[in-house]
Amino acid sequence: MPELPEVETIVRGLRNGDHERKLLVGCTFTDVKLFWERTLASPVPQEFVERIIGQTIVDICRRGKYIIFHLTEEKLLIHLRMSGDLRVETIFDEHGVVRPDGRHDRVVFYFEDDLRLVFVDPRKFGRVWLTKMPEKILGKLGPEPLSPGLTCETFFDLLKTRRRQLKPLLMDQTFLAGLGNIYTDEALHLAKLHPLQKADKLTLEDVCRLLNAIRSVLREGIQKNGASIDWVYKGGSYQNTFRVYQRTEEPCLECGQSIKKIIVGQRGTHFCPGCQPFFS
DNA sequence: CATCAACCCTGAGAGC
DNA sequence: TGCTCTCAGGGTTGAT
Repeated sequence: MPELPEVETIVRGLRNGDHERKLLVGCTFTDVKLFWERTLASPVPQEFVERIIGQTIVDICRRGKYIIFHLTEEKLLIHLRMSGDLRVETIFDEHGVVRPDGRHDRVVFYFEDDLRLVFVDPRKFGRVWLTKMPEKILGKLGPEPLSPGLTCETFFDLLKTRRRQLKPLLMDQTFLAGLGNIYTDEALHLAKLHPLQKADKLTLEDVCRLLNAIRSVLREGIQKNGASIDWVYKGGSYQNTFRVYQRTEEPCLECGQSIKKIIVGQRGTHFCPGCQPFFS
């Protein structure tokens, strides 16, 4: 389940072209093969293909969990959702044979110079947009947690007007962009805050601790190339550092108490009752 | 504004 | 071995 660190890792890989020194930046789309139509959020398939062919990739960035391909005429947005991933490869293998399509390949973007970008997505939740107005989608997102512009004070102001529980609020992408289930649980534990705590009950000190914790787990996640769980996303090692996530009934590394799992906002939520007391 | 549930999907793991 | 069942999870949508 790619969250901010996993998406950031993928974007860095795409930008740096660690695939046989072939760079996507500068490549021009020559064709698109579509195996699962619903992967295209907009426009409709025919228009999508007609419009993207001939455009060149200028840059590749991230906003929240969205991957943004800056093209010459418009933007290509990709959201990996639960199980999406991107694969860059040559079209032909070392024997000069066209590589076979993978079972979970949903969209394949072809470029000149024997290169293709494959959107893989076993669970088919991922979505792709081609748009001239990316702000219509990205504009709804909350601030970037790692942006220096987000201070403890501004974060405190954002939280103090909300009466929601911390966990669902932090996972709300319109409130803060990039956190998912894993990093939210990890950040709340590091900040010693209960997932059911109401946002407006936090003191400025609590909020500073929370923001620092969020940044800490995200930075560590990025540094470890993200977390690999569920057979989906590969290559990361942050899963070896989990403090609470998927450690139900195991001892807390801080206090030794047994980690509990509850359901909050339809999401499995892991926390330590000892380190993260609820207060009112 | 907050909460909740359904929906979209498939692979994995459990139970039989 | 192979079947059926349940679960996980991000985000959207609609109801309360």
